[in-house]
Amino acid sequence: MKVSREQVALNRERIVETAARLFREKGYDGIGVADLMKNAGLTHGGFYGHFASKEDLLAAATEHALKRSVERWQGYVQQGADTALDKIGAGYLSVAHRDGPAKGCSVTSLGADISRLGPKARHALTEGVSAQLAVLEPLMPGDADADQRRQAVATYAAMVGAIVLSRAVDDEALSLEILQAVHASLPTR
Amino acid sequence: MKVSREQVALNRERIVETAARLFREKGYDGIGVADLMKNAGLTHGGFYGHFASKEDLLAAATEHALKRSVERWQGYVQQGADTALDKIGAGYLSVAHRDGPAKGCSVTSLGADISRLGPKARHALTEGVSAQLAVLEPLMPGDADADQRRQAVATYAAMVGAIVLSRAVDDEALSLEILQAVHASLPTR
DNA sequence: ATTATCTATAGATCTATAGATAATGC
DNA sequence: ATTATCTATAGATCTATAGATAATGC
Repeated sequence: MKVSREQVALNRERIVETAARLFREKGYDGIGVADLMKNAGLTHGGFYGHFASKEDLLAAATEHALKRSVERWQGYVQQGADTALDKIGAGYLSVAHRDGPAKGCSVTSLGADISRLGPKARHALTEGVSAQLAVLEPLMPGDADADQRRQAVATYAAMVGAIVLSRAVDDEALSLEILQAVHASLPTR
Repeated sequence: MKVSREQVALNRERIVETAARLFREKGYDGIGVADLMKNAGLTHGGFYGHFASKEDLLAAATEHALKRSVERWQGYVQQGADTALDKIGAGYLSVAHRDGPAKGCSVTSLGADISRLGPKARHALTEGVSAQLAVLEPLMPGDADADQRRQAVATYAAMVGAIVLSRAVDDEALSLEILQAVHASLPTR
């Protein structure tokens, strides 16, 4: 049952994509290796040919997911720096993002899990967060670089907190209020 | 091995306090019922006389933990409304809070877990968040109630996001920068 | 007599590994 | 011949329950 090298690479990619989706949706402990592999169209035992451990897969999945998020934001910037921050804020603070953690920001769905896990996943998350901040920074108002940086960090934190809160509360009106309040507080230039 | 009614109440309280600490520290799936009961000085089987399920315990633990947090903030307000927001912000955005999730805000440590779990824990969290916002609201600058409310929500979200991010990154300088940037962005009056 | 807690265990997970299988690629 | 994936399983969890035990409280 050996497959071609090309297929091996595709299988690995498929495992990572599946994990990126299901870890964000169900949490790190919410899905097992056997179930992940089944969702990727493979069997349980085959997993350990691709990764040494479930934690290593989380690191790869986190890197993958955050890379995609950064690319989306960079796409907005390429469409025009003037409107990029609006698009980033509207997308991040949308009901679709709140209700679709499987495709959303890994920090909001897996941040707490990753805080408690090994160094690989934490490092992947850190690289992703740094890249997100690097996209936000030049979009911030103000002349001084230090001000822009501080605003970018504060803005990102507010957006992360808004999604965590809006998902956790069971009151739809409060949930929407949280998204709107943070949206209204975003900097404009 | 029956114990007095008084002792039953004390035992239950002890289970809740232990759970509030260990769930925040290790996550909902990071500690089992048997281990929780051992930490509370009881045996595994005794648990189901106090709670119908592990999820019900999470709801009780979340209610307990957030009640304590609200009381701390209310204490600051009683010491003087002028300095309360400073104290709340300095405490919440401290390295001690970042490094001590076991005693910290449940939203940052358990928010994502609770989003995926049953209605009881979500409701306990919602009540706690609403109470925290009610404390923050009158401390916000501005005359109009609506402005104060919006600022309170945005401020709380930024603080939540700051702790989630500062715990998840593996770069101490970035972690401190996040805490400081959000601290600097807090409203003053 | 009632009941809170205990010991013991059922039944269902989970991660990781061992060894078999069969197709690729030298 | 090599190796990616397969089946099968070891060993360690986990939540929840059953039934025994022994102290409280009517």
